[in-house]
Amino acid sequence: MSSNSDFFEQVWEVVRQIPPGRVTSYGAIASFLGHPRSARTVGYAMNASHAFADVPAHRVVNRNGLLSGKMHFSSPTEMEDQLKKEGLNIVDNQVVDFQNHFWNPEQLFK
DNA sequence: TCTATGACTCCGG
DNA sequence: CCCGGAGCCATAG
Repeated sequence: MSSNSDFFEQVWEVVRQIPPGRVTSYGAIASFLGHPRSARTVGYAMNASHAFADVPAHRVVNRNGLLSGKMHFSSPTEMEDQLKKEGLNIVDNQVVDFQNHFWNPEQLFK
């Protein structure tokens, strides 16, 4: 089955593996799937993931740890609240100590 | 079928 | 530091 939306499904599968209290970036996911220039499409996949409760889209931020997708949640503070519940600190819409909480998809193979 | 847009990112100037 | 262009790929009109 080679549907043109396989990329979305691949993205969701990766996002589902992100542990609570951890975050990753759109670019890291895209790169992991073999499309290093398709970070924007990952964001699009996140927008379409709202129908799936098992896809923790709030754990995906941009390369700077900025909550660039917060506006797309049910509430502007939804994303930030979810992350805080998982033990992360958010200041000025950005994950504090982002690099230390960063989860690289490549860890799936370790 | 074509154009515009976007929860991105990299590069230049 | 700020701004614009390019590349990627799926979707809307």
